[in-house]
Parts: sequence; C-alpha cells; structure tokens
Amino acid sequence: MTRTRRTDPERRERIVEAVLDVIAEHGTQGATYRSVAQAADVPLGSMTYHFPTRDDMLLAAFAHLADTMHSRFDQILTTLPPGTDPREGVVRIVVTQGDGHERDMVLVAELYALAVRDPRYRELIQHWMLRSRTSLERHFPAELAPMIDALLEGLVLHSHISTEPFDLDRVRQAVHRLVGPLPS
Amino acid sequence: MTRTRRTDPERRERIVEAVLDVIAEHGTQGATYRSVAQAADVPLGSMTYHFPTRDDMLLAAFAHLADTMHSRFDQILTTLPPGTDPREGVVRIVVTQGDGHERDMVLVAELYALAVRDPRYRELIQHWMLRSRTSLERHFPAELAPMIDALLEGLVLHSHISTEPFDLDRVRQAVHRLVGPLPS
Amino acid sequence: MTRTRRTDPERRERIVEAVLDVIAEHGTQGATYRSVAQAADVPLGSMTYHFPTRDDMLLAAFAHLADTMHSRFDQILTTLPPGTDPREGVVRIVVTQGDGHERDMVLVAELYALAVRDPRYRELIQHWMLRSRTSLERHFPAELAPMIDALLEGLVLHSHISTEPFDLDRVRQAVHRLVGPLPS
Amino acid sequence: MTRTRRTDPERRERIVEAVLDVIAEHGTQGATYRSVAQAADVPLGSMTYHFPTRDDMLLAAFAHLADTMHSRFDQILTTLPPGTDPREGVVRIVVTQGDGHERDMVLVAELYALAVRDPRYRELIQHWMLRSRTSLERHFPAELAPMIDALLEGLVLHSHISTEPFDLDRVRQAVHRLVGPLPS
DNA sequence: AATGAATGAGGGTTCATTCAT
DNA sequence: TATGAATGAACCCTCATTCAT
Repeated sequence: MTRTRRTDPERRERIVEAVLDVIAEHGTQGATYRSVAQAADVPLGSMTYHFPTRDDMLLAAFAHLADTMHSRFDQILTTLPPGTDPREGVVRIVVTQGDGHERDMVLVAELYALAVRDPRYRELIQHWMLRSRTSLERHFPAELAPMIDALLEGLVLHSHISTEPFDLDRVRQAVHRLVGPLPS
Repeated sequence: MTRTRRTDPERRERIVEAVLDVIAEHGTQGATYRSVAQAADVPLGSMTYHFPTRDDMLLAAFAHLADTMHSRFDQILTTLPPGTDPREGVVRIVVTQGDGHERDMVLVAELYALAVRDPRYRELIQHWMLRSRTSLERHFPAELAPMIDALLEGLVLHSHISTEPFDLDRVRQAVHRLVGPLPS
Repeated sequence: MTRTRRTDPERRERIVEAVLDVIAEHGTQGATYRSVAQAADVPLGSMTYHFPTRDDMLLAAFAHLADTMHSRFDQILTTLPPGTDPREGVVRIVVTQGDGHERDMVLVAELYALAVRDPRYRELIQHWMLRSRTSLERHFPAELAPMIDALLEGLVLHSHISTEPFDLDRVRQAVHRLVGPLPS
Repeated sequence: MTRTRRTDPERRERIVEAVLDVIAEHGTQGATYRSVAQAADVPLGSMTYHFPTRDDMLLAAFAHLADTMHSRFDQILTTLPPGTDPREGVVRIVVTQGDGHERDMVLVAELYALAVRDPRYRELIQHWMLRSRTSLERHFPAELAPMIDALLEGLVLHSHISTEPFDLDRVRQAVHRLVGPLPS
C-alpha cells in the first residue's frame, strides 16, 4: 500500500514497538499478526517473514520491554547527584514508574502472566531481575538488594491497581526503614 | 455415558473450579467454553447456560480466586498462637504462598494482567487488597499495612520467578525492619 | 443465505457428495473446506462442525466412493442373465468403468495416491479389494480372483490414460485366456 | 555454512531427485519450493531460478521418474539370458517393482492422480506406456502387449496395497495363461 | 431448566511468486 | 547467474455465541 518498498531495515524494530502498543491496549491476546501489522503499517506477510511464529514476535517485544524497563531503572540510580541519599533514588523509581508509564506497567503485568507459565519468558524476567539487583548493589548491601527490589515491585504494582493516589511520605518512610541507616 | 444427572446444584461451582484449573494450565486465553466444559465434564450447552458470556465465566472464577486467596491470608494471621510476634505471621505468608500454591500464583498473575486493563477485574483486586489490609491492621499500625502488603506482593511474585530458593532469614529480617519495633 | 435452517439431517451426506465432485475437478488438494462448502451450498462453519478435520472429510468421502464403486462392480456380476458366461461380466465391468464414469476413475486415482502413503486410506482399499474378490469368487475359482481383479484394475486405469479407444475384442480375448476354460 | 559453490552444474538434477524424495514422503502437495529447497540443500531463490513455476518443477521430476521406471522395466526384459522364457521376464518385473521400490510406487500413484486430470502429465504416461509396449513387443505379439502391460500394472498396484505378500506361482500361472503358448 | 446443532468471524501460518540486487 | 527480501492470497481450524427444542 504505502509505496512498494523493497527494503526497510528498521521494519523489524518498528514492528516490535507496535507489538507493545497493541498489547498495552488489547492485551497479549489481542496482539495478533493482523492487529500488529495494521498498527505498524506493514503488510501481513511481512509479519510472518520477520517473526515466523507469533511467539517469536511476542518474545522479541517483551525482551525489548525488559531492556527499556531496566534502562529507566538504572538511569535513575545512576544519575543521582553525588551525595544524594541513594534511598531517595528508590523512592524516585516508585514515583517514576507510578506516573506517566502506565503503558509499561500494563506490559509488565502481561509479561508476568506469561512468565509464570512459560520458562522462556521467565528467563527474560530473571535476567532483568539480575540487572536490577546489580544496579541496586552499587548503592546498597547485596543482601538488601532483593528486598528493596521486591518492595519496589509490590509498591508499583499496587499503585497501579489502587484507586487512591500514592502517599509519598509513607513510601519514603518504608524505604528508609527497610534499608536502615546507611553505612557511610 | 449419559449418567443423566437431572439436578446438579454444584455444577456452577464445579465449573468455576474447572475454569481456574484450565487457566492455570493454559492461561486465560486457553480457558474457552469448550476446554472448561471438558475439564468440568459438563456439556457445552451447559456453559452458556450458567455463564451467558465467556467474560461472566472468567469474572466468576477470578472472584472465587480472590475469596480463596484472602481466606488463606487471613487465616494465617488469625491462627497465630497468642503471644506470637505478628511479624512472624507475615513471614509465614510468604512461605505459604511461595510453596505449594504455584497454581494460585499463576492465577493471580493472570488476574493482574486483566486488572490493569479492565476495571471490572481491577475492582476485584481492590476489594481484595482492602480485605488484606484490614487483616493486617489487626496486628500492625494502619499506615504500615499497605507497605507490608506491597512487600509481601513483591516477595511472593519474585519468589515464583526466581530460580534460587528464598532465603527465609533475609525475608524475616526485611519484615522486621520494615515494621520496626512493635508497640507492645 | 439459503433460509436459516436449524436442522438439516441430510447435510452430512450432501457434503460428502460435494467433496467427491470437487476432488474430481480440482484434485484432493483442491478439496478445501471452502471449496466444498461452496459446492454443497453450506456455510463454512458447517464443514468443521460435521468434519472437525479436513482429513475426516476426505476419509468419509473416499469411504463413500469405495462403497459406490463396489456396488456397481457387484451389481454387474449379480445381474448377469442366468446361463451367461461370467467372463462376459468381467468384460462388461471394463466397459462400464471405462465409459461414463470418468469422474469416479479420477477419484480412484486420487484414492490410490493417498493410500500408498496413508494406512487409513490403504485399509479402505483393502476392504474394497476383499469385497471385489468375494464377488468374483461367486463365479470363478478363488485363486483366480486376485488375478482377474488385477487385470481389471490395469485395464481400466490404462483405458483412462490412453488416447486411443478400447479394443473390446482384445479385452475379451485377454479375459478368456486368463480365466481359461470354465469348469462347467 | 556458505560453502560458496560458484558453479554447480548438477544442481538442477539434484533438485529433481529431491523433489521425488519429498513427494514420496509427503505427497505432491507436500513438495513445496521450501521443502524441496531444504531437502536439496539449496537456497530458496535457486528453486524459482531453475523452475520458474512449481508446476515446472513437478513436471520435470515426474518426467525423470518415467525415464527411470522405463529403464528398469526395459533392462529386465533386455538382460534376460538368451533362451529364457520371456514370460519369466514379466514375472520378474512384478517381483522387482513389488520389492524394494516402494518409493517409486508411491510416486507412480501420485503421477497417475495428476495424469487423470492434467493432460501434460497424461502425455508423460502415454509416452511411457508406448515405450513399455515397445519393449514388450520385442518378445510378445503386438496385440498382447497392452494386455500384459495392464496385468502388470494391476498386479504391482495391488501388491503395494495388499497386506498379504504376493503368491509368485499364481502370478506366473496368470502370465503364462494370458500370454498363451509361445510361437517359437 | 438444559443442551445439541449450527455458524460467522477471525487467527496463525504456509507458500508460490515477484523483484531488486 | 543467482538469491534474499518481501507479500498477498488462501487454508485449516477454533470459538463465542445463538437458537430451537
């Protein structure tokens, strides 16, 4: 339709983005070859060419999501002004994920739903979790990292389900207590 | 074959259980009228009779799940021997959900995936969250309850994704720190 | 389209006939759910209802064909006027199959193509062969029946491939020689 | 991986062989450009280069088959030791085709299925039949050749469908009767 | 109250074929 | 000469849902 283009090197990437958009709106179930093809403005045949199986398509999309999610996570911790209490970074992550990234939270929920039944998606998350903890360990004792990560996970998840807005002070207090006094 | 069961008052309930079984194994997507009818050993026509819409069926099933989940949660806190540190109840919840209830974790993950996009399922969880917090508030200060609940959520979720088993001591330590010294 | 008919008891049979028509014209490969549905004037969904698998459909159709073929075969031998040389019945079978039943020969060829690779179709033919021989054994010695059957098979097959018309005398002569002098 | 074969003069021939292998295993329908390309270890683009149309590919393969089949047929009759009863050659053909050449029988059945509906394949067989008869006429009267050929066809075909092995004596007897006493 | 028959709307996937390189 | 990229058309099959009984 849109000009016969013989080669389109970024097409694969554009499809991946479209997959995530469609999943966010219609769920993983709604991300059909057809719906994604339309969202990406790509012929149907092109879908199966780049992703022979629908599952290939989904896996690629969620891998991309995990990368994006971790980048955001890591950057918040990395770009803390020197001297800042790193616990404040954790609070900021809750805020950031809680606001303005609803789309990605929907996607993460879908990813978890897949992961609990399919090892391929589980590995995706495991790798992502590892990276998160590594990021946290730059600021906190190693044995605390998984706990902080878990609290974060629960807070962000609940914040997206809950009706009432977040009480930041309460979050801050919880993080501070969980982490305890800083070594320095 | 026919076994002619004229009246079968528990049929609705049996179907609901079957729905959850099927979802646990094949995902929400796999819970079709047909697959559930087979799992419940019920004629196909019986499905649409009890649940005119597939969504009615799913909603009923997840409502049942939320009830079950809360009962388990509440009972653990309720049946703590008098004098026990209630923080130990929280730890026990992590342990209980983490072991032997994989099926239900799969279901919870599916429920969250639905909830982030569909308000009807979201309300289900909101109500459930409310009940959880109410249970917690019998033992902990009200402003701590959502934080404990969030930590629990994250811990259980991560424990089901992670490969390595959970370090209970670390969980206990985290809970103790988050809650702080008990008032009594 | 054609009046909403809730029940249509002969529909299955009508579909089977349509399958054979379509195969005759477009080959087994051309007998798709869609093409048959159109030929039988039946909604597409009706096809998979009666024949859950395309293979079920084909198998049913070819079973029907084998029945028809044997009936014709048997009837020719059965309805020979008393006192007729039964060898003339064999000749008449060649003639009958050779003329006016091109459609069925196409079908038989397709059936053989399936049978050499798929045991389910092979059994179909084996059963049919058995019935043919039984019919022949009413007139000829048992050990001759398979030979007569084979000659018939080859003659009919070649007659449908060959350009030049059949030389009946030559066929008659061949049959007579193969069978030899009759016992009576 | 690449193995860069610049010139590969036998590639066309290798493809043709692969086509027959694939047809034998998956039927004509299963002989797609892709499946054959893989079987011949040839890039997909190479297929359409050598055979612009799938039908070109099939026709070439079946032409090759007819050649092979006739060669075998002719050689058996040609290499009979001098003085041998030529009827014994006919018996030996049945035996040869019946044993160890299942693959080719599958292919022949597929060829017939095509031939009854497509004149191009019919011509292929007609030419082959002509050659067979010519071979037979070197040993038998011309008017008997088509009859012998037909009996052969039927015997071989039935032997591949039947469960029970062939009774050679009976075949020999049938051939002898059909042919009658030799002129010499 | 309960159920089998029936169907239309897709959905995943395959594939012959075209074309630029 | 030779091949990878790309695509549109089907195809088989699944399923939610409707409806007559």
